[in-house]
Amino acid sequence: MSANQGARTRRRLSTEERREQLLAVGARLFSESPYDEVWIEQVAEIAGVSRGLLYHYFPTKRDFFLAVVERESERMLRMTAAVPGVPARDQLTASLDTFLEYVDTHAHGFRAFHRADAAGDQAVRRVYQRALGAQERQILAALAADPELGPVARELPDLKLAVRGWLAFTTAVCLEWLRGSDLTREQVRDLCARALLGVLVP
Amino acid sequence: MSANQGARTRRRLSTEERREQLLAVGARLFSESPYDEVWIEQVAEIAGVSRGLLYHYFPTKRDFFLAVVERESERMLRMTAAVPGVPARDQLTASLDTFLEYVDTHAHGFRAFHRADAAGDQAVRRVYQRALGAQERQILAALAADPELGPVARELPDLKLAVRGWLAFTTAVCLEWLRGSDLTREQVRDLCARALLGVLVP
DNA sequence: CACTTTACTTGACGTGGGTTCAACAACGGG
DNA sequence: CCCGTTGTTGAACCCACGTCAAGTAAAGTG
Repeated sequence: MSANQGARTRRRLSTEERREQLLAVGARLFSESPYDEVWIEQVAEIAGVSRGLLYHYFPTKRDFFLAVVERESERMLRMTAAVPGVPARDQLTASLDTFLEYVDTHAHGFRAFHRADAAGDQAVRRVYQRALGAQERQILAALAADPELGPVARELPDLKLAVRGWLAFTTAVCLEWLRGSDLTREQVRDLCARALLGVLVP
Repeated sequence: MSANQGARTRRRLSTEERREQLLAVGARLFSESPYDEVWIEQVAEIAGVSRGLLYHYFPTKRDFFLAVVERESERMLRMTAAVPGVPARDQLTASLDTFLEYVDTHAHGFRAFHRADAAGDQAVRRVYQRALGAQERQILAALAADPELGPVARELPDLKLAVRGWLAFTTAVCLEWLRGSDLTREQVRDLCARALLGVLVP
């Protein structure tokens, strides 16, 4: 009946391991269903623990969701940290490859993370926006450092907004990609690269 | 205490009027707070009716949210219906003007509508995706009909995905615009136009 | 093998927002 | 003016969230 019947006896994990496990289950569920259709009890059952334990690790359901979003934003930023000192045009392709690698291997987390955009309260949105802001700055820095694109980009009256829009473009394309449209990773990568260059270089 | 104390006696509206009023209140609230932070009771109080009446018009809270999203998607499609027979480059500017006019005058509805993306269940998402699909087809048709852009667009391996991505771009920029970034409507319009042409024409 | 520590369970309970339903009252036709 | 229709109410019900105290058992420690 409960999910931990595989191990007849109760298993005892370290605080870190357990926390990690719960967040992983949360990422999966929040990637599949909207916030209010995910029950704390369901999370506990799948994790093979009692409901009480979840409240031991996370004070409220919102805190749990926030922790899932935060964890995934950190993972994303970590996995896509900029490799410095490369010309932007090549770096763009490489960065997108890295990013798509992340999206592909952590599809659940990626989807759960982007639920924070429209389903989150103020605290959740703050974490979400902070992560997007970091990505934004990373891209802006790479653009500014490039001898070819730097001058062009500086002429745009609202470069920041353009980059934010492009992030939305990329996110939407990736979510659609994950939903099972039969595209190769290269097609997605090229489409996104083309989009960014298109906005910057007319 | 309750919101209808202005009119001492209870007012009885026609089914259509009441429904419309409730949906308008819903659009405002759902534009300001995530789904689960909007209370049915709050909607009823603002509308000056009892909680029970809401459940007379809409079976569940989800159905209510769905109706809000549906109403706004219809309005959006109606207000931005394509003016046929114009060259795409000019039509793009004109269409974006129309669209931004809609976004500006119905900011609440627009925001509420886009909450469906991440906060909706299956039924809500279906309505949401149907509206996006209609917008998509509208754009694709306009592109295909244009003598200049048509041939270029046909060469893209995944034109539909590109358009969908661009819609996400435009949406993100508009939402940021509404949030109070000090941009003129012309700047937003030009940025979005530039983005679409940039993806299509390399 | 005791013994300590602490991850973890159990079950009962309060709270609050979603949902239901029988009764009420405002309007329109006769 | 009465009466049927129907917009509307108020209170009760349900259920997931969240709390808590007391206890159980798995790992480390001597």
